[in-house]
Amino acid sequence: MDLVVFDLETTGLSPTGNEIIQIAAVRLRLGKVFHSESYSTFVNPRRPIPAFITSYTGISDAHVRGAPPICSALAEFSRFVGDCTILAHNGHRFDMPFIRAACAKNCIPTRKVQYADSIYLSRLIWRESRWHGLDAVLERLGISTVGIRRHDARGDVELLSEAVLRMWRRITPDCTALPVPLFTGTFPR
DNA sequence: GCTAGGCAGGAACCCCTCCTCCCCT
Repeated sequence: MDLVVFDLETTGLSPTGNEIIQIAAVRLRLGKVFHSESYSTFVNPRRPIPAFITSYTGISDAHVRGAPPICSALAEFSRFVGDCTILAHNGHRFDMPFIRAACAKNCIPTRKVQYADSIYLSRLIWRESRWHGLDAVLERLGISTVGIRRHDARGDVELLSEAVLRMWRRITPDCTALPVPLFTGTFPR
């Protein structure tokens, strides 16, 4: 099955009060990461990026100054996704609510997509653990972050796609159906 | 190491509500 793994960087944690500033995604097919089929963009939030977010993500006002606004960024992201199932880490509680709120705030026409959350893969494999954040998952899988910029969506999506494949193979080695719940979410048309 | 919001899951309890923790930036 085709799966688009994605990650967002934002100006904070609140979908209603904060803005998306970066989107990155990569396609997974037949148990492989297709690095040639990737997508990333900065997004102009039309407001200054808080200093804490710049120090956390490395994304500054200069990075987003010439970037597309959220409407065109989401439209392009939607074309990249097509009718694939999408997946993000903690996407059920963070990324998908952010996309839904961005569509609502900007009157962007929407459609429904199927999405999964890799946190459920981690919970399935390490049932006894309380820790299922991306750092904990990467550490348990022995995936090195050396040379990869954490908290930049392009770096995080690269790490996450590798982590998803490894977890998926542990449960269903042929990577056919995803062994975690599929949700239906609001997505730009 | 601090901040923000909202959801999920567990506890206590009998059906919801409350509470706490994790997780994302």
